[in-house]
Amino acid sequence: MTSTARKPSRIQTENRQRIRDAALGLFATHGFRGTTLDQIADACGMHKPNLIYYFDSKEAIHIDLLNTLMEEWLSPLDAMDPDGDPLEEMMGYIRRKMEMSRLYPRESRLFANEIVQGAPRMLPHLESTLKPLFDRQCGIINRWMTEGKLAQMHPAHLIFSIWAVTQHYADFEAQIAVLLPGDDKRARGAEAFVEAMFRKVLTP
Amino acid sequence: MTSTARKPSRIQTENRQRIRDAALGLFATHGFRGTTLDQIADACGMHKPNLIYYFDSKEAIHIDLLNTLMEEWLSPLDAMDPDGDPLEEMMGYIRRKMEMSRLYPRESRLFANEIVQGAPRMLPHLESTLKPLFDRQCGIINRWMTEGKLAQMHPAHLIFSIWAVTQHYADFEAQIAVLLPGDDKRARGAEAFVEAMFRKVLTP
DNA sequence: CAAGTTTTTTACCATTTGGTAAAGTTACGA
DNA sequence: TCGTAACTTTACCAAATGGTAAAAAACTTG
Repeated sequence: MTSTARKPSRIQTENRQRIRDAALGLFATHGFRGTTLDQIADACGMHKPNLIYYFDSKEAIHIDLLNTLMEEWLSPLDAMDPDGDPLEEMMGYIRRKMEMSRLYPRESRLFANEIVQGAPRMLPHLESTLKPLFDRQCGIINRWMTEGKLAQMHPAHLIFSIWAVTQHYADFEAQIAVLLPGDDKRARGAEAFVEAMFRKVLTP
Repeated sequence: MTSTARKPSRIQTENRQRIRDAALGLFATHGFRGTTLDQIADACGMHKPNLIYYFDSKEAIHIDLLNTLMEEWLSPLDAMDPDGDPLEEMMGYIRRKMEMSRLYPRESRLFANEIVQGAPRMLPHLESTLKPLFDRQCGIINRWMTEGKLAQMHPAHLIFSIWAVTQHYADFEAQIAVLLPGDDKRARGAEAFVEAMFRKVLTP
């Protein structure tokens, strides 16, 4: 019996990361089926069998990406402080989500692809990890609302609308670029708008 | 030389529609590359070469769907009356978008897939058809705002946020189904929330 | 109903694609 | 520095997939 857990070598760590990085961009823009191992190999300057040396299969790369994505994706939600100032906690969360949309559009699109297609590989993860966290946050927000610190509304739909609006800027960037060609300060404008909108919505 | 324009037969019309219908569902959930001609053939009870008899290629089916989609998709925006009551025109538009999300989730996801992947086949169409309409509507909304009939904000981002929130219910249904398992009146709840939210946002 | 046209079916084909086998090369600890 | 384990490369392969050829069947129309 071989030892299954073995500290990965420097090369191992480096190359797995290079593969992840290349695959992330390709999966995000072409989807899982639309991306070929050859493309990934090309994009990271490796040969196809080399990918399979580091990951069991194309699907294994995808799953690896989705797993690491999930953690990063949830951290802002987790970072909300139940004892903080309600309105400012919400606005901080929204600001963090907008920032993620701007800094990590590939991750946002990878996630969007997965969910639009029915979350074939992520459903269990959503159930087991996202759902409990989501329910807890809804509870906190609900408390804030009954305490009169936030305007009264359905907490779940509020969170959906925050996700929708913030992620839209990453996921539908192709469309936005056509409709609002002023490249320079588009992100600033978006952030100012979203912040103002939700502040108005949330203020009791 | 054969006559290129010929009135399509009854069978022609019927079968092309059957193919469209099957392809729409498959493209929407698996994407273009993730869908095979065999799957489409299966889904509409035809044989693969039969598809090619009615459409030149797999891509031709996709393009056909995107073209018809574009028109339906824009009609609510076009239906806004510049001379109507501003707040009620906006709310009517939002209501229609929510209704489309509920009635035509496949179309919404097809569109989402296309845009998330950088709109490879739709960019020209967005430029030539959506952009002018969008600009016109932004102008109208802007006028309403300067007249004090609507709260002041960036019209383009307002439209983006409406699209984001309404389409989110179709595009991310897989996620929402996990987080809000109360199947029955989910749509009602969503519509009530979205309407209330935007009414508050838009009211001066 | 007969001739011609449209539509369907069967049998194929070339390319792409995920993945493997195994030889060759490099890194690395004793 | 030498041997071994880690890594890379080349040459493949089987299945899947978009598409074609052409015969068979069904439908239309004079």
